[in-house]
Amino acid sequence: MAKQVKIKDIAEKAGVSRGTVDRILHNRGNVSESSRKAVESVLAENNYRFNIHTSAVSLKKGFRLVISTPEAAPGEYWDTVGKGISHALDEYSDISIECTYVYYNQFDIFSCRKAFDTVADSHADAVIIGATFASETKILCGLLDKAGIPYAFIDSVIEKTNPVATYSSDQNACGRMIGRLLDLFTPEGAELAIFSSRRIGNERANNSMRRMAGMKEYFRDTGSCRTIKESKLSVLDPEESKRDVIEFMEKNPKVKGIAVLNSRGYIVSDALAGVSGNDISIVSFDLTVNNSRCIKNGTISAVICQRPEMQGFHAVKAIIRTLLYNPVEKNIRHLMPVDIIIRENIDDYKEIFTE
Amino acid sequence: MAKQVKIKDIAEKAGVSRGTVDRILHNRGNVSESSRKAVESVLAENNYRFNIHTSAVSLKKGFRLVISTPEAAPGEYWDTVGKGISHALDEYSDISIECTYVYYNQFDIFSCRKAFDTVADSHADAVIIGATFASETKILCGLLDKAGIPYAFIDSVIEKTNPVATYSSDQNACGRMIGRLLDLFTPEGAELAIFSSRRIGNERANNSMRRMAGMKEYFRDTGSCRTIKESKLSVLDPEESKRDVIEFMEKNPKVKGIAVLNSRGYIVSDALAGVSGNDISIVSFDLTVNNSRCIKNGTISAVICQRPEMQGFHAVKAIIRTLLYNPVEKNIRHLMPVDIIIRENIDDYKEIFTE
DNA sequence: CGTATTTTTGTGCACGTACACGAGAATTGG
DNA sequence: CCAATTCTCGTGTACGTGCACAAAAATACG
Repeated sequence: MAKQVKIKDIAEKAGVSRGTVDRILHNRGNVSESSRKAVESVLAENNYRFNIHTSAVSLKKGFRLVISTPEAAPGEYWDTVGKGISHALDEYSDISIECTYVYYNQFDIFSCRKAFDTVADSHADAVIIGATFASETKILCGLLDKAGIPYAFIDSVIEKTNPVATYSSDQNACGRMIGRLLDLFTPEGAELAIFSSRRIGNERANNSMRRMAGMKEYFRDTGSCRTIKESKLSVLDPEESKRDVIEFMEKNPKVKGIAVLNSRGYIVSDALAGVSGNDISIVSFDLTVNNSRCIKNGTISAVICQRPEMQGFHAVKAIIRTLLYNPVEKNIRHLMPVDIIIRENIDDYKEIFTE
Repeated sequence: MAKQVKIKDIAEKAGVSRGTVDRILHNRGNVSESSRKAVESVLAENNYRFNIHTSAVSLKKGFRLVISTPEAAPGEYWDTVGKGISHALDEYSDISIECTYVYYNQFDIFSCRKAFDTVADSHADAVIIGATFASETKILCGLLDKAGIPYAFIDSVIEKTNPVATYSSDQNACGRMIGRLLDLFTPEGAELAIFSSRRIGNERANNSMRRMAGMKEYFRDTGSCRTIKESKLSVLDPEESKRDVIEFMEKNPKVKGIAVLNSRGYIVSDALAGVSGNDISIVSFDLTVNNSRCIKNGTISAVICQRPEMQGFHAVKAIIRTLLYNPVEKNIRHLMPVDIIIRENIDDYKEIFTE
């Protein structure tokens, strides 16, 4: 194994001092064109790599990291994302990172605006965004771009922005999966239903819509002729949702499989708990505590899961890499694997393996 | 966020020097009883944590890591484990680790003995073992224990050993899953078959046997009365296997679902490729390149996967933590999540997310 | 008690990088 | 052409730990 090239080596080969190489590596400016060329050519043929340990050791300044996501109700999606974030911060506990959370209500665009204003004014060194409202996010990112503050996205891709990295899943594939699963879980010819969020100006419905498209795509491509009904769930009032579900099922007794395109599968499950002779298969999203309970007692057949902890974890790592070593990466879209969780494998998804 | 306690702080509080604290932390001996007590009490109430970066920086001595697993055919299980290992070594590229691979033939106990002799004589600082032969492994571990060399297991748990950590999956759960999946994939009442390795004194069949037990457990617990036939596959000669498969299916035309309890699902799939009117569902293990191909062309319905890269990755990390900080962990069994991979989600399992 | 030996303890240096500071070179303006 | 200013560059120090080495203390032995 060849010995690592160090800054001193680069400096010597280029006939300059350590300081100059350092300035170039971190493009701090104040370097003459001739030195820059000399160093860059040496750099080009020597594949220098920062030593993460010594970098971290010498780093005096602490970083201010701001994380803005929808409110993280315990055991729900964003809470799990947060666990991945904490885990990453823990892994980098030797770098001093001051972390601020700015939550907003994902169904209230005004709360989002307020939160993003706070973020913009926070003088952060880096930002991680769990985006739902596309237009608000674009505005925030414009400000961050102007200020040269790096940011990363979790859970959704927002077009026309310049994040360091984006961690999300292929929602269309998720939709196709939910189609496939319901196809398996229900008897041939049974009717199916799709429950999605009743949107309240919430553009995260974006994800929901992609999922819906994917699901329909699945049934179109496989040519299996299923009747698919659609209905909406209130995201705010669980009781209202339950009534909606029961009413819907009374009207549509032939429906034997339900795709819940958000994480509210447990609400549907709970609503149907009282119904006698329940032979309805439910597939939903996200391994929340409630969904986990329903998987275990068999009232939800499967849950599709997008590795939220891993998304949070890697977003932090990407941000820290950027903070330490400048423009290492730029706008890379990472698609997380999409896991199928059923009663038989749920237990081993408990331990958090972020990496 | 409270400021980290440093060795110097501990030393001052205990009224000794940095060197003494250092000796205690790394139990290098040569410390008086009084100093030890003083330091340990300070340590107890101050929750000191090593700074991984400075530790790594000051570490002069390079480590010799020996990794012994079954031969890693490209694209197969152990090859993927190896990718996780490389990934981890890459992540720790700033610590000088000299890594030696000692492969053995997992169907040849003599080759295993020879390999383990090499390992025992290698004067390694740490060892990672992909164990298949239980008794040989136990002997090797005895030697390592005596020499005070830490080791970790990948893929299987070997009783009566003292590894730093074990990374594996719940094989019984895997079996139950394969049962559930075949239950879903095949029409009610269809016969099923289990194909496992024809054992050649190979105790890794251990995993296979657990899977078999789990599968039977599933059908017993659900009370679904299925006829399940059993057959063996030669692990060495693919052509022989194919003939076996074809012969078996001719004799058992009612079998509509096949559980392949090792990673050779693609062989069964290929064998049945020529058979007309093929409506047989195959479920197998491990996302090897061959199985991946069959998933994509639809000849294998699902593959059950145990995150091999992650196992390799975490095994290395655990070992390195131990090398840096002595007895951080001891004999922790980590159960990896068990993923279900079907045509709809296979694409996103390609990018390696080890963490 | 004095010297030799062993045990215990303290100190200094290296690791590779980030960054501050000041010296020297280049440029500008009169 | 000289002074003032700006730009460029090199050097020194700190970061916290591991480890080597020497000093000091304790113990052994004649």
